[in-house]
Amino acid sequence: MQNLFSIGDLSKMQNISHQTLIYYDKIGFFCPAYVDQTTGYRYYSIKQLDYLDTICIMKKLGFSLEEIKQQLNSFTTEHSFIALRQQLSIINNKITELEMIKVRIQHRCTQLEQSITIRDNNGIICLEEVQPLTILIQKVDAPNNLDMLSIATKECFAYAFKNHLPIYFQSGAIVPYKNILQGHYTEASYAFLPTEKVEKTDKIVELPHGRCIYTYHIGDYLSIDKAYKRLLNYCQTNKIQIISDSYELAINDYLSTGDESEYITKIMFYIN
Amino acid sequence: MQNLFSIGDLSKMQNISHQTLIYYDKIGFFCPAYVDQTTGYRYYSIKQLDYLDTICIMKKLGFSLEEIKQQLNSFTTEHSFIALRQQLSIINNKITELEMIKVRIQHRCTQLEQSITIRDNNGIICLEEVQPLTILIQKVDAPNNLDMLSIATKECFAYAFKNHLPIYFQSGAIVPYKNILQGHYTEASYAFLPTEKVEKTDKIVELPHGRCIYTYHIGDYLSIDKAYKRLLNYCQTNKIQIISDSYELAINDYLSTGDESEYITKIMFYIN
DNA sequence: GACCCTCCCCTTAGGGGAGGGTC
DNA sequence: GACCCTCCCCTTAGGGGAGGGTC
Repeated sequence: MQNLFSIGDLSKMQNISHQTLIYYDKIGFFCPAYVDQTTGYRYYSIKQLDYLDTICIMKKLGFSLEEIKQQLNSFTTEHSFIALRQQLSIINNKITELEMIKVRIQHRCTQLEQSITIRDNNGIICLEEVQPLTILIQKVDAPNNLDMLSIATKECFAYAFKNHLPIYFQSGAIVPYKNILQGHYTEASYAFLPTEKVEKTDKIVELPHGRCIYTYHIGDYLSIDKAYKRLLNYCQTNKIQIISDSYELAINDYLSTGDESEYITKIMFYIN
Repeated sequence: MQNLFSIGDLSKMQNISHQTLIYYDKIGFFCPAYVDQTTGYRYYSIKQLDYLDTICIMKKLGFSLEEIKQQLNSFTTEHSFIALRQQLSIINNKITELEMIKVRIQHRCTQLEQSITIRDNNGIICLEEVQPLTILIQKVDAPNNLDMLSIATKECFAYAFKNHLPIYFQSGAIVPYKNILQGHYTEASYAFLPTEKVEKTDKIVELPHGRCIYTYHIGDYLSIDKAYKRLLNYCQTNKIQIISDSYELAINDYLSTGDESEYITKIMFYIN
């Protein structure tokens, strides 16, 4: 028809689907200029092309149909400018959020890659100069068993989520040196989560720069005594003096595998 | 209860809502360890904390419930690593897409800001050294009136969307110089859309580097003759020789306002 | 009194049909 | 034969109740 387009014409012309146009009609968002009352066929006028174009482009810019509807209701240059500005800030926030997730995923990937190397160097003991590390800590309640450690870890996560702290989804535990000397290898005093550098509070502290010795425990957490004995033995033999509690860091744990034999825990002490 | 948590306990501990836990139970995704058969009360065991934690963290990393379910079904370090790698590439794509939208919005914002300046300098004529500009073009069919121009413009957009071309959501038209000399100011030969620099094809060409003269037309398109007369007059008076067709660029159009008196069109010729 | 339960309706933006007329 | 129509069900991940029991 002269200057009238069927739904198929329009969908081809604007590269959108029939369903979309039917949907827009149904919700009264963008209706055909003319509908044949007997057949129900939809016909769009040429003047509607610009309007549909505007809609399509606003959608590409990330506006919802509701937002587009409102913009088109009071459609001036000034309002468009304001809406675009707002949209820009929303997009920027989304990008920031995704960048954050990206760093988290990369961190976990690095951990998992590392865990393969560790498995191949079973039993290795190393000395290292460590950089400061910011951590979120949570006291473990009595009787300081694994259940209580688990709860404290969950409290860390919940606290971090609630306060939008930049944690790395990796958990750790602090086990007092005296507990270890007494053979209570799994009696942690604190659960902790490494975070990006943020302002310190009573829950956020910094592990200092310093010299450390560390090893890895491979397997379920209850058999971690083997790694401790190996490490303490090494220190005794080589006259290395431990000057801190034990910092345990989950390299591979329940967050990445259901098989406890794949668990890897890093055990680290500061030394003189 | 000893080692059992109510739905309220758990929701506080993990900072998620009751509804979420009820929903997870309903779809069989994460069900309570024990349900009181008479009251229907849900109770979760302490062992379930880790599992829920894993779920929450996977969600933070952007996995859907379905993806999480599948990961947990064959939950090994290796599978986790593969899933994380995939997720990383998905996140990267999303970021790229958002960056693209961001540039588009910024471009439109710049245009709209510019249009305020133009309104304040009504009738200004300028000379400029222009940089090359890549454009997507589409021939306007006979009778080369505004309806046909509109259709050609839509075809440009549809083509760009279909082929994921990096256009700027800004349209333009090429009007042959001879048409203008004959007073046929709105008889365009081509519609075009500026794009980012991409490989040239039969539809994608480049406007060259060169010296140009331009002015702006403010108001509805049909009265564009005024701006042309002003410009041609200026060229004659100042002995400036026009050596190209006219390149019209929409600075402000139906995409940003419903008020045609706010429309702004840039008119540009290459000169000797 | 605070906590928990089961319905039930609602949200975005359409996609994918089935079954039946129309150009 | 290609095109169009009207239902109708389906998708994500829950949110927000109402109305009624439970710790």
